[in-house]
Amino acid sequence: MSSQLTFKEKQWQMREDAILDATREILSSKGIMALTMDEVAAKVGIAKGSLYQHFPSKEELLTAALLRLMRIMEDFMISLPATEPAISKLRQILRWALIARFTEGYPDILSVKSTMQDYLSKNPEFTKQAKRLDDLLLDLVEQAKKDGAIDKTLPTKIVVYTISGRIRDSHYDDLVKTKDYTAQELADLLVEMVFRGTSPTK
Amino acid sequence: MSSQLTFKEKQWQMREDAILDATREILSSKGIMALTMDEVAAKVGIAKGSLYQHFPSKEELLTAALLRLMRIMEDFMISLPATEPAISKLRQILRWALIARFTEGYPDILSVKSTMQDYLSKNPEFTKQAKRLDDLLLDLVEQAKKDGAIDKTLPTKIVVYTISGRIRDSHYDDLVKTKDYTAQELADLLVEMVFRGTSPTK
DNA sequence: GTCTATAGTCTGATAGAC
DNA sequence: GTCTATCAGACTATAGAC
Repeated sequence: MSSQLTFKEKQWQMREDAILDATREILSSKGIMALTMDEVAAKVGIAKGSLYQHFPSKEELLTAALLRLMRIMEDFMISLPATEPAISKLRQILRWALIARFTEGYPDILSVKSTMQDYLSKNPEFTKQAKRLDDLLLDLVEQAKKDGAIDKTLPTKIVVYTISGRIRDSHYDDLVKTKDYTAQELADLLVEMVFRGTSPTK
Repeated sequence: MSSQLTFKEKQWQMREDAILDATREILSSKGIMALTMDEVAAKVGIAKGSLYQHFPSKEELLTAALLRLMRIMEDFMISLPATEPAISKLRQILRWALIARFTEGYPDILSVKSTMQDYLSKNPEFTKQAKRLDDLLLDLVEQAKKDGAIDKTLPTKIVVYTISGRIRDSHYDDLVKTKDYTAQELADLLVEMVFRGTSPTK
C-alpha cells in the first residue's frame, strides 16, 4: 500500500472522529432538538458539504454517534477478565458507564432514541449492536443469579432494564453539574443502591 | 352570576381539558418530536385558532400539560393519611405513579423537560410546582430515615432523585407494552427493588 | 395564510499533491 | 499545470409554529 493513500485514509478517519465528537458534545450540552447540521460542521470547522460526504443525513450521523458509544461500552464489557465474578463485572460496568456519563458528557441516549425510534428500529446495524449489549448483560445477570449474588425471584429482564436504564438516563446529571457530588461519589452510591436493590433477601 | 356565563366558562374549561388530554396522549404515544400543534387541534376537533386562544405557544401548551400531571401527583401525595409511616407513603406514591404511567400512558416527562430545559427553568410556575413536589419527597425521605426505614448514610437528595427518576423515566414501558408484565406486577417489582436498594444494611 | 428554521444540494473558488 | 478534495456559503424545499 502507498503511504499517500494511508495518509489520506488517516485524515478521513480523524475527521470522522472529530465529527462524532462534536456531535456527542452538542448532544450532551444542548440536546437533540438544538443539534443542527450547520452547528456540527461549524464546531468541527469543516464545510457542510464535507460533513455530508461522511454522513448523508442527520439520521445517519446520529445513528453513527450512538453506535460508537455502544461499541465503546461493549469493548469495556469484553475487556473485563473472565475470572471476575459476574456481579463484580456488573458493578464495574455500571460504575464505568456512570462516570463516563458524568465526566465526558455522554448524551442522553434515551431522548435521541425516542426521537428516532422508527428509524433506529429499522436500522439492522443498530438493532444488532443493541441486542449484543443486551445479551451480554443478560448473561451476566443470569450468572450472578446462579452465584447467588442476585435475587433469583427477580425476572432477569427487569434487572437488565434496571441496569441499562441507570446507564442511559440523565436524572442524576444535575447533581454533578451543581457540584453537589463528584462523579465518582455519585457513581459509587448509585451502584450500591442498584445492587443492594437486586441482592437476595436473607 | 348568570347561568349563560357559567355555561360558557364550563365549555371553555372542558375544551381546555380536552386539549391537555390530547396533548398527553400524543406525547405518550409518539413523543415530543412528533407532537405538532396541527395534530393537537385535529385530535381535539377544534380549529388551530381556538387552540392558540387557550395556549399562545407550543411551549405554554406543553408546560400546562406538565403542570397538570404534577398537580395530580401532588394531590395524590397530599391525600395519603397522615397516620401512615413515611416509607409506606413513599412506596404508595411510587407504585401509584408507575401504574399511572403504564396504564394511562403518562408521557415521558424527562424527554419533554430535556427539550424545553431553558424555557422551563425560567418559568416560575413550573419551578415552584417542581420544588413543591421535591420538598414533599424530601420530607418523606427524611422522616423514613428517622424511622430507620431508609439507610441514613445515603444522601437524602440522591434517594429523592432515585424515586422521582423512576417516576419519570420510560425505560420500562416496553415491558408492559409487549405484555411481558402487567402494570401492577411491574410496579410492585420496581417498588420492591428501589426500596430494597435504599433500606439500611443489617 | 405567512414566516422562520433547518435539512439537504449545488456551485465556483481555493489549496495542496503530484 | 492538472487534478482532486475541501471550502464558504447561496440556494431550494419543506415542515411546522403561529
